Amino acid sequence: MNNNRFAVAVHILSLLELMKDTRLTSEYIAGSVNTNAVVIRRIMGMLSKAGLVLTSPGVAGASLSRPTDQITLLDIYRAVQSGGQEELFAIHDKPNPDCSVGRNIQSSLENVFSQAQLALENKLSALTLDQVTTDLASKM
Amino acid sequence: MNNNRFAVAVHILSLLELMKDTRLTSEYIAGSVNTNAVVIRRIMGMLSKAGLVLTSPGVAGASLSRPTDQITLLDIYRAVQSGGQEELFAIHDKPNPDCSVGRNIQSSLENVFSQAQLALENKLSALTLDQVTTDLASKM
DNA sequence: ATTCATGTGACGATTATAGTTACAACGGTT
DNA sequence: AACCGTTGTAACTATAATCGTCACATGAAT
Repeated sequence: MNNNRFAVAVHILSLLELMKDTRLTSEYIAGSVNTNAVVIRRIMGMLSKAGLVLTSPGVAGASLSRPTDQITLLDIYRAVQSGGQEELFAIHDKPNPDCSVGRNIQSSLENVFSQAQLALENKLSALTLDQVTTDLASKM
Repeated sequence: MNNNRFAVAVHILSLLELMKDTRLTSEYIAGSVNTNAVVIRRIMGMLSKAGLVLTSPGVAGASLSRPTDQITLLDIYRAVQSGGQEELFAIHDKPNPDCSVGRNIQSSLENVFSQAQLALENKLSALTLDQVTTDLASKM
């Protein structure tokens, strides 16, 4: 994960929560994030498809689909993953099957990598959008 | 992290351990990984710079610098990170300082992101190369 | 000296991402 | 019904990271 979508997504959702009485346009959000409005709409589309926000075509003002303490960072993280990118760590394919290590390395790697990924995901699902917005609100 | 270097690095180190009585060339290792020898030498260079393996220019046969149970996956993970890439999750820079959310989002994100990263790193440092090589050995 | 291996620089191909332009479709307003 | 602002999305460009590859200088050993 070294794109900015995760961070921008949290930014968007925080704005929606903290300015829920205002109907924010993608243009306005783009101004806060400091990027192009289409970038916002693209990410908003992912959040919408994941069921985290509610939008209607043509009308400004998205809203969260549920309370901030029921939206975990794992929800957001997964929402902005492109194309079934389930795995945190890539494993090289086609190691040499004629080598005893090459033949078995993939399953051994998958074993440890999935443990690490699970630790990350457990933490991400224990962190909610509420923690971010509460933190932000305390600074305003 | 979606390059293969982490996986290949573990593969290399596993080979060095399980065939420690043989002097492996980068060409041989490349055959097991199924890639080019230069790719192996590049990654071996990172592992060497990180102090995980001992090599000598011009002579085949690298070796581990310490026992497998003292080489954690975090050691390896960090060794193959390119250019001071410390952070797991990127944060967009230059959010709008005139917006109360834009002004504070970075520190709020850093707060939660670093908690998640720490959870991952704790797990990675609890997993050692020994676990991988033991697992591999049991399949041979 | 010859030979083989490592370490590195350089280059091309591939891929992911971010930003941008353009535009169709939609809704609310008048 | 016509208009206008907005969303959703396709298309294109620029940029950056990565991998494979060639080339070659350097080191070590026979």
